[in-house]
Amino acid sequence: MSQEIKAVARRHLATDGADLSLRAVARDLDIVASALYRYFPSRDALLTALIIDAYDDLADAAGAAESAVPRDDLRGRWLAVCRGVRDWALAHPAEYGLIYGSPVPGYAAPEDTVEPATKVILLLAAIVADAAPPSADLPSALHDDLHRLIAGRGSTMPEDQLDRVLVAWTHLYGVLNFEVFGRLDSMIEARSDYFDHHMHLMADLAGLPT
Amino acid sequence: MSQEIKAVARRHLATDGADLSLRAVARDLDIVASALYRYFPSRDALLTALIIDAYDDLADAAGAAESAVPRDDLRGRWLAVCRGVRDWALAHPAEYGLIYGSPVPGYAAPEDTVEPATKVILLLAAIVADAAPPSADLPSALHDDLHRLIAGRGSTMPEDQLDRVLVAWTHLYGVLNFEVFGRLDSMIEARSDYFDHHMHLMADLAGLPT
DNA sequence: TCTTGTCAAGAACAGTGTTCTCGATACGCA
DNA sequence: TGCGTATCGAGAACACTGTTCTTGACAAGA
Repeated sequence: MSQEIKAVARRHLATDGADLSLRAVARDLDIVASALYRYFPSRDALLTALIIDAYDDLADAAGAAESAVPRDDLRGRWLAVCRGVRDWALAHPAEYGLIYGSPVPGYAAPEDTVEPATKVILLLAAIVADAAPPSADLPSALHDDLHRLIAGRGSTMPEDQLDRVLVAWTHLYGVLNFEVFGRLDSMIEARSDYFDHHMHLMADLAGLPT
Repeated sequence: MSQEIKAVARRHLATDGADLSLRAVARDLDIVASALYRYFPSRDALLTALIIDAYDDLADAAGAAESAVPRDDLRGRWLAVCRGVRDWALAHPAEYGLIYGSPVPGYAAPEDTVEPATKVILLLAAIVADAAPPSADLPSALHDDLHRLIAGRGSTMPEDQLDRVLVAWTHLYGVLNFEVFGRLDSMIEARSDYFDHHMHLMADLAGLPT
């Protein structure tokens, strides 16, 4: 039943936009609004559930796209992940907005949402780990942050490499925010080319062989 | 009076978050909600006015920061613009979210908002215009888009150069979205260093001398 | 003095999230 | 079989929201 509620809520997100109405969802289920509170303690809780699902769904899509590419084709895997994220985002713009847009007012993302949010980063990191690390001169405070992140995961990745992963990760969602939220609208027509071009640039920056 | 309404609305945005209540604004003005409709035909119209003001305010802040740097210090001007944008965003997170977050549901940005939105891009482009253009192999469809944009403004900037401006512009708001919306929270402590590092990288990409 | 325009108030409508009480149904156990 | 209990949904209520429309007060100009 919780699954059914989430499914209808997702449908409403897709059609009506990001302002999810509990009463509308309930109407579609031939249910009164208060009955929803048997399954979700509040509207925020329902949104949180949708957010977690979206993160997982997104990571799955990216992972599936990558797994179709030979493991030694590093740049191919890189592009597959990026395009997988983009395809998912364009196919589910409202859910994308939910997780990568401005936070919903009065809604504080609970702890459950941070782990699924990192999955795409890990995907990118795993690809870069097999390439030659670029050498950059990082500010020492930033170096410490990166070191802490790496140590916290028991990894052995060089700081410079994680740095480039974060740069690419930032850029990936930078492009997608602009595209999904319509800021490229009367500006760039060749959206796929634009996106690929940016992601190639990031692959270069991360030291992936061409 | 319209100015007063906007001022109170801005204050509400800053404290209560992005869900602006007309009735609450009216209460603060010792006015009944319907009286606001003398000055703004709808809630969306008020939001639009706030959005335009925010764009202008942001561009002014960035421009002011840049003008304090000698004009031949290209990288200095570049960093000044980027930091100016960041400082403004961190000082006005709700207004930043209004203009660079997910679009408000049911709200379509009117035509009036596209011109002020390009001001920061022009600031960056003016700096890069004085540097040596990098040469990239752009996809031809993207080349056409860039050519159209340049011709539409009567400019003579090489396509490769505008390309790098757009890359940097994308990255700038990519980093800021993550920082302002809290996605860096238990991840990067040295936010300023992190930001500067990213913007230096973009300056490199744009061919600015060190 | 009469008219016109500007402003705000107030009621009304349809919608929202949330809480509470109440009744119905079904399950396990003596 | 009968009883107690737990689960579920209905429905009313509360405090909100944006928006529209009517009404009335006030001031300026002819």
